Amino acid sequence: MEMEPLYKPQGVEERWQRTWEEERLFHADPDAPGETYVIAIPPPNVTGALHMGHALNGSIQDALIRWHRMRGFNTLWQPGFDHAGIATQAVVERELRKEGISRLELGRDAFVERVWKWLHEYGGVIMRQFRRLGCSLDYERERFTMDDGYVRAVMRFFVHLYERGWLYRDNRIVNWCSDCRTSISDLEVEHIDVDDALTYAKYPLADGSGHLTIATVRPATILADVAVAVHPDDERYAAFVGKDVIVPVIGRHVRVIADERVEREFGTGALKVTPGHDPVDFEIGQAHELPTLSVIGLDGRMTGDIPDLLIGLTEEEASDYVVDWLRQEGLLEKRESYRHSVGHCERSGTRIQPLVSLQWWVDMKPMAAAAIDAIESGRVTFHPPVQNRVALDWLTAIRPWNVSRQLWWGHQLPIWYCPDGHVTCAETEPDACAECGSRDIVRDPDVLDTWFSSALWPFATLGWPDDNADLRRYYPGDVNSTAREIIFLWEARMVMAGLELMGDIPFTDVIIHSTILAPDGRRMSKSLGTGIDPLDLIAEFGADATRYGLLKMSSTQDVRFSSQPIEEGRKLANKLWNASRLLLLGGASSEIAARPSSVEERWILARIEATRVELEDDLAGFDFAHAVDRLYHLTFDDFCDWYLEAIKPRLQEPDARATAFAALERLLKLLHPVMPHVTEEIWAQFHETRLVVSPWLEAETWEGEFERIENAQTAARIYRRSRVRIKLMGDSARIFEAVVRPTEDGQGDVDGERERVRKEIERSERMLANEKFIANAAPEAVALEREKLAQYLAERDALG
RNA sequence: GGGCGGUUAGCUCAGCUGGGAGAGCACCUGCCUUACAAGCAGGGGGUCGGCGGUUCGAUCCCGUCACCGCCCACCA
Repeated sequence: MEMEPLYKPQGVEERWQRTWEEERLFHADPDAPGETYVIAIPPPNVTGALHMGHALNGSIQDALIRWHRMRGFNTLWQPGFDHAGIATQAVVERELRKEGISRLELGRDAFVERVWKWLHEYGGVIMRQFRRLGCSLDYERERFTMDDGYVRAVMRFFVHLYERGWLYRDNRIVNWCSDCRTSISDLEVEHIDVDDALTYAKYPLADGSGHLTIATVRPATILADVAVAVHPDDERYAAFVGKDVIVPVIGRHVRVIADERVEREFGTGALKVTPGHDPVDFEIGQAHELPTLSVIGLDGRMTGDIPDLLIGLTEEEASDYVVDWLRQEGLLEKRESYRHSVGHCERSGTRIQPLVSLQWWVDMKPMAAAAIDAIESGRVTFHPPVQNRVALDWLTAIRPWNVSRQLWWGHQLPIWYCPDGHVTCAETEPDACAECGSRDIVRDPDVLDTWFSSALWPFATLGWPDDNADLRRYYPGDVNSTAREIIFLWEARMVMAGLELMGDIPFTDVIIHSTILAPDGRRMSKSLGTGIDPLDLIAEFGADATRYGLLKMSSTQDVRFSSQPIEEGRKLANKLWNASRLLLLGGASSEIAARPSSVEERWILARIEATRVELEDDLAGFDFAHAVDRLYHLTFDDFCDWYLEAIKPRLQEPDARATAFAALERLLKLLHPVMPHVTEEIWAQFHETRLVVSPWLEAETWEGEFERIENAQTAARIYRRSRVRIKLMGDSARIFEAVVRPTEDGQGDVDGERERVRKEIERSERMLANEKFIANAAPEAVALEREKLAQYLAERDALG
């Protein structure tokens, strides 16, 4: 094959992706030997497309998987999709609206059918994009959370929790999204600062002896007030407790009660109690056995036992009405602007409507306790370690999980009701009510929170609840990698579900990777228009360069995106390509064997070996940014600039060639987990086998002469250039002397060097003259400083 | 409101347990022009956010302030 001077990844990368897959090199065989190494990909939304987070995480996971595959592990990287209940339903509903059809018109069965049709047509494109990135997922094992087998797993989990007594149905306040028309969990609520008006309203005492003023940001909910509460120790209101006040607009008489949940400093210190539309008020209402009234419906519009002219208004319109009414009646004390944090639906951006509704809940406490133990004992470790604390804090304060959703797309609850109100919970549809035997049973229409099924991902993808070879071989897995915001939604729940259902943790390590921000520091998001499409980067720079660049940006800190590291990756691929060209110009070596006969040959082999050790440390510690930096310098500085330049004149000698190819082979192996395509392409120039499944480097010892060669490296360059800038390192005085000899044209800046050395000597002598330093510093520190001074002095003498 | 993280060269970021401030890119200079639409060699550029403190010695430890960001959160 002709090797062009400029490496062009386009075409090469796609070809290798196809070849690897056709040759089934990514396929995990449970009967094959080797210790297992398993990563389950965070299942992307089936409707989604590759974004920067996917690309970064894919690069991380693939580097780990490829590295372990080469090390001889029986590796499985499990692919698949999440059905993404709310998101997918919203996408298809939007399609329908374009056709002028509503979901309700279509009916449930037809709608679900429609979703499947849509998915078959447009869903799952992201897996093609993961292929383009070079991800070595076992694509034959693609799973979907709505697969028949997976559905059985979800049903089993639900019934299991029900039988454990941890699953219950209750009328409680929920986060209602009037746009999505469903309840959502606390984790799906985003708190955003909002500018509101705080309305101070007078509630007249029923006995006419005065009034009491409350403050509210939601005047419309006054209509659902069932009490006014004050703090039991608040002397200002002690005389009011037990009396009745009249609720404005509707004239209801309600009691003034005392409750510790009231904050005395806020507003007037008197709280209107609206159990139907506020979480705190709901609790107060429960404690005082107050009724729960609702005046805002599921559609966000006014409803219930209120004046007719308010029915159907939006909350805002109703609030205006109430405020006007108060003003006219002289009951409006004042209004002031007020900024506070308000829950919004993460998906639709709609302001959350807290309302009381009958939902299914999971008591998470028992499972959380097991997960806490797993993390505290170190059986599961988050990286970076600070995230262990984050996970533990959440688990410790865990609250009941609202798992029912008022949607059609998802796993319908395996719950049936009979006319007598008995509940039957079963994995498959029962013939009759378990309690009374009635055959007149109706299934609960709700579906489960998407994350309920995601929690089972590490083992449901392997076939659970069935027992099989895959499950036995590949569970538990090893690593899971994801973004910060998924820690509670997914990671913690996988640990809990794994411990509960499988009796073991799903993985030992959780990588929480950085967030790549837009260049201006804002989040990358479609709606902000700040997103950068990884596929565009791949098209421009190649998948290898993109992977390299993303890993370079994968520090534990969030990082602003820059194409510069990706450009660097492109340069690295090109450099590697051309270094290989140099060797291959005379054809492949008939022999590939490390037979070093010179200092620089031993040196590069030793450098590669040293880098292998350091690189393994980096990868094992999930420090990918340092890993790729190391590879860059090994390739550029050591392999190309020094070693290849040094042996160039001898490249026709068989021994030198054999050694050079052996060194190149090693270099390609080290680079392969990060840049799989270009390395495989070069490898193919002198191998019949595949690099992707070739064995990783074994430990080897080369009689290195590190210091001498590295000094010589510097010295030789300087000598070539007739310059005098050199640092004295180790025992290389002879080389140093050779180098500082002034050159014929006198270009060397000997004076500058003298000045630099003089300053260092001054600093060093000052330190060593400091009695306190000698007395207090560690003996090694003092010894080190003495050594340095000796070197500086030697340099000064050499400079004359 | 609580917690966590950040502030280092023009840009994006490294700097492990305190002891001579680094990388890549950008910029400048020189060399080379048959491995490298480039490469090589070298250079300039930083009161390491501010102020205190601990220490013989602080980018690193402590306190405090400022700004930026993230997570959590039932003060209406």
